[in-house]
Amino acid sequence: MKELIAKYREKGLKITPQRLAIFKFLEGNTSHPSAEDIYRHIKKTYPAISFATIYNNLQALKERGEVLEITIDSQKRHYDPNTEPHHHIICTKCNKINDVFHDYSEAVRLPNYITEEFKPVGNHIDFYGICRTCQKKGGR
Amino acid sequence: MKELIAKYREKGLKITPQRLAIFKFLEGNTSHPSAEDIYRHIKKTYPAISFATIYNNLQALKERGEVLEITIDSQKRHYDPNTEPHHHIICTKCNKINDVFHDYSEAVRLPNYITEEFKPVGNHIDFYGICRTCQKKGGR
DNA sequence: TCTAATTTTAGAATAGTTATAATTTAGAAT
DNA sequence: ATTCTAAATTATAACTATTCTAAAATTAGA
Ligand SMILES: [Mn+2]
Ligand SMILES: [Mn+2]
Ligand SMILES: [Zn+2]
Ligand SMILES: [Zn+2]
Repeated sequence: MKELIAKYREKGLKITPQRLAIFKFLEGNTSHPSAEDIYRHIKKTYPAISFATIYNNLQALKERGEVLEITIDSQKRHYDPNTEPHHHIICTKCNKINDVFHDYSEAVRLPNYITEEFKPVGNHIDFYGICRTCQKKGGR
Repeated sequence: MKELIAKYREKGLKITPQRLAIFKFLEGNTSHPSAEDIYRHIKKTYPAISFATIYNNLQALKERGEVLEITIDSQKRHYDPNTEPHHHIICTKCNKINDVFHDYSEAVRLPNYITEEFKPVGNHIDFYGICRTCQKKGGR
């Protein structure tokens, strides 16, 4: 908490109550929330919060490498405060996104005809699956 | 051409000139166009074409498994008439999307803690890189 | 040729996101 | 503690991509 404040002060951000609430919500969060998910959560404590504040802060965090945009859902963007390289699995029924911590960098070597054309800079795997909960529901 | 018409008739679609133009544009297309890309192309031949027609037809094609939505660009959806499993590499400078034809299915086995929670149904790898053209431009 | 069902179209509606400008606030300087 | 200014928040407008609606036009089969 004290560290959270210090951390973001060092990054040149003024600490406001709304902002701090957003930081706290994201800290260690593995739910891959959308802007709206964040908005709804902060609204409980700060009912006057504006959507713009959510987007402004996500922007500030992105610029400072504290949050990553996930492009896995074509409807809306999701955000991930875990900036360590990792992958995701999304439930094709309920769209729940879970982390996949496994290093596939050796396994996914690009074929030569691609490296002749592109200088590789990274990769991300989207796995698709059906989560436990949805398996049960669908099983009927 | 004759086959194209027969193919879609069999799938229960009436053949209109606009529709046929869209099918022809997509046939074998590897550019991963957005709805707007398609619209702009068809507009050259059918200036009165509506955006709704583009989306209607993409919908019809999706339902019939003739086109896939690609979720790699958070701004807009892209479409791929190649429904064979394959992956993509996107240029982080100009957003060009190229195909990566390589079977990684053995290489990207999910860890157990995931398969205990999800029944896997597929995967897709987004590679990131810098294309030749952008390498030259950036080199200055 | 006639007709019913489908498709196209213009335009309105909606959802997600970004921009604008007035007001408020954080935190540094006094 | 008070003052000051840059930065942050807010309401709201604007914008972009996509979906919906309902009327008009077209297709394909009888
Ligand atoms: Mn994650
Ligand atoms: Mn492709
Ligand atoms: Zn699920
Ligand atoms: Zn490029």
